[in-house]
Amino acid sequence: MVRITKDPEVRRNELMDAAERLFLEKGYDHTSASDIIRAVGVAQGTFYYYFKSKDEILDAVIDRYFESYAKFIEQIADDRRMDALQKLLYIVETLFSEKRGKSRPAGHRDLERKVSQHERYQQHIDEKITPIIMRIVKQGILEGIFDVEYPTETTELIVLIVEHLHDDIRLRDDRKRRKTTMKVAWSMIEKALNVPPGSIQLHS
Amino acid sequence: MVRITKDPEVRRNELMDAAERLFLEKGYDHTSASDIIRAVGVAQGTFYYYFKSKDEILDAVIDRYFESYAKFIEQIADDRRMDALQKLLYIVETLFSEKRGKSRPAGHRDLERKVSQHERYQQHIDEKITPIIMRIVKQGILEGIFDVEYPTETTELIVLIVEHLHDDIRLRDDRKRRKTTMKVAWSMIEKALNVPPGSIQLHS
Amino acid sequence: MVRITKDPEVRRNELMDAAERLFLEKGYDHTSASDIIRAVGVAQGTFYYYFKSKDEILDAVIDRYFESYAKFIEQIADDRRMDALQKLLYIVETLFSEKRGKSRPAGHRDLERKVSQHERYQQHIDEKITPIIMRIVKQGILEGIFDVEYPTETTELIVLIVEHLHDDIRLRDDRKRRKTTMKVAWSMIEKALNVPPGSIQLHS
Amino acid sequence: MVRITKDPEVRRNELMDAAERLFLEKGYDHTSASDIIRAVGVAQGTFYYYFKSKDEILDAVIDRYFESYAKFIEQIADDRRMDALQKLLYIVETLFSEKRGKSRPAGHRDLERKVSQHERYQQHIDEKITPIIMRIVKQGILEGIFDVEYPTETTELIVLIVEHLHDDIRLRDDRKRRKTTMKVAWSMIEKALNVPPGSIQLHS
DNA sequence: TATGAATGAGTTTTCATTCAT
DNA sequence: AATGAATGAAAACTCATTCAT
Repeated sequence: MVRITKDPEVRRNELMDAAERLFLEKGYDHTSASDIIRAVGVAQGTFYYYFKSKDEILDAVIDRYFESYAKFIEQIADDRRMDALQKLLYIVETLFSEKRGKSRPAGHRDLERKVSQHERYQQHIDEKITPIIMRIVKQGILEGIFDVEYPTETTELIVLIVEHLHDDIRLRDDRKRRKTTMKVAWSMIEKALNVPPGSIQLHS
Repeated sequence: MVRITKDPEVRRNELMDAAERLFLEKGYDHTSASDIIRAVGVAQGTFYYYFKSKDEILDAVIDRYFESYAKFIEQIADDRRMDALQKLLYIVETLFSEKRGKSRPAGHRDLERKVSQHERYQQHIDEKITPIIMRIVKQGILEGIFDVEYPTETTELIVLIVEHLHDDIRLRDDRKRRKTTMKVAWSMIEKALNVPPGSIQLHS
Repeated sequence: MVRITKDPEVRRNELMDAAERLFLEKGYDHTSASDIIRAVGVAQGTFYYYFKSKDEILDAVIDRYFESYAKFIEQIADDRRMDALQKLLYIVETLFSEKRGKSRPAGHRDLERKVSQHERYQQHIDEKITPIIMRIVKQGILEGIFDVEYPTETTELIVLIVEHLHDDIRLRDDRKRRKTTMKVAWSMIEKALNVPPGSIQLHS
Repeated sequence: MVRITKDPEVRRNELMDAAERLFLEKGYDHTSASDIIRAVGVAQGTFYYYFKSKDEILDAVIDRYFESYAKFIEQIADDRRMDALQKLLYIVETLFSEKRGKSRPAGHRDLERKVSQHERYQQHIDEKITPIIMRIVKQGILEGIFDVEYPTETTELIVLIVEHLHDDIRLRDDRKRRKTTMKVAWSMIEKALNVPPGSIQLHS
């Protein structure tokens, strides 16, 4: 009725925000375009003005997420003040912590799960996230901190653990369990990298 | 037209087989009741004679799967001829191997993924699979083979790794990579259990 | 609400009848599936139970029409009691007459026009109608009644005239004009076939 | 963004050109206002600044076409250097020829067909084209070249043949067939006008 | 004159489920 | 036990048109 015009960039993001939230809450298949539309409070046509289909907004949401996720990890990888071990620990602790600001993107593996679009999601992990972690692992090897026979597979396993724990554990654990789980997980990572145990302290 | 009567149990299983296959292929949400019906070649009504809803057949499929999965792991856990380490290795190797007979159930984490019913699935893992593995881990501790500070969390992590690798890796890896990945993963498990490395040999 | 089950053949034809009528009245594009559904008084799903799409029911309607049209012309072509000229005249007069029973199918070039599916329609004419007329023309040549240099093209032209007049004229002419037009058209056909003029009488 | 201002007349014609092309290609109903807008590269609003509705631009396109068509035929009708038979032959040959410059308007019966606006189109034929041909026929009668009992109906039939052949034949015929068809058609027209056969030669 | 974001009613289509036989 | 025609609510998507700038 009342026509509210906004900067297209803003509108587009409003729609993606609502879509992201709903996809995570109810899953992609159980979220209708109308749900998103209602949430934003625009007309049916407005949605399709910005996105050709429901599928397209999902793509956009996943892309946007990985862009910010990769950026976050990249910043750490590029940080001169930390050595490789510190970097990994920082990433792990951040992804495991409950409070995440915008700079610490929320776990979207839920999204993947609800979205039944695993391929696309895994591709992003493989192409955008794993290579950055690999850089850190290789840095650690060069620095002489890590001693790894199969860097590729080890990196992939670390990413796997972190990614899955990141979401899985959080779903079912209370805080104490989470802390213990993280301790154990971190210990596994240390051992995988052949780091002398206790060479770094978990915070809190 | 032609009315074909079968043993109800047979019919029921035919429907579940078709449903399982289709859910794995296309996902639960993208499989329609009619798809299942068409695959089996019965009438619409027949489906609803056996299952109250599409949801119910999913439950039945998951239950049936976990029943056979748990049974398989249980047999190993109960096997007197292996020690705890051998049991774990046997389970890991079986789940990672390509050829699985009926006694070696196929990975259904795909199903979970496509089914967007993670909760139900995870619950089965937590309630049926993890406890059995836990028994093995505790057996190992008693046998003095394992040295674990947090058995619960460690077991959960092992299950997590095995479960996810089981599917994830298989999707994207060639054989050689798979073998290396398994080697690395097994090595992580050994270290998590504080087993002296090389105390057991990976087959092949 | 009240569920009325009918012989599928009957239902299917009910839907096609309504579709045919509406397509002719308002045109294909201005007829919605819901219009057809409402006209028949069934549920939305019933339509799609019988036809996969609006496009498919159009196909079915055109096919059905041409089947009956071709059958009608074929009967005449096969009639032993008439010579070639009588047959042509009979066809022309029938198609031009206002009252047509079921054996004298109504002009559907309107449909084509409204349907913007000329290709499909023309194909039916070319493949089903023209060959039958061609048979009659050739019969006439053998009988020595017709004298035609280019039978193929002449037949096509006759079909063209008859087909178009059939619908075009009817739309805008009053009865007297129609009669005169038919007289003139028939005279053109006679001349095209080099029939001595007046060798046969137009009725009424 | 960049605002390009043009002579309104130019803009208007750009829009009509695009509309005409698209209507002929895909049909009126399957051409969206946005298609036209995109083709020209203007904003949504610009279209509606020039035309109140999609319907109105169709009217404009048809009118523009018939204006040029009628003008072309009128010039021939007014030409003092040809007798009536020459004029008709010239028109027929032009409409049948493949290459047409701007002075030889393209067949728009396709348009009608795709536009499902037969009434409007036929009205233009009846009001603008048929009368001019009628003038030529009457001229021929006065000149003593034609001998026609029912000039009105005969003229209408000639127009009908020419109009339909013009498009129909062209769609499906190869060149040789087209030539033969034209020969046969012209022969029918000659006979309809009772012109002694061979009193004029077809070119090429 | 021109822009382009926004509208919203309408359309096609899907599909889990029911029910008379 | 089994059939399959029928249901209807809801979903995805389209598009002519408007309007604030």
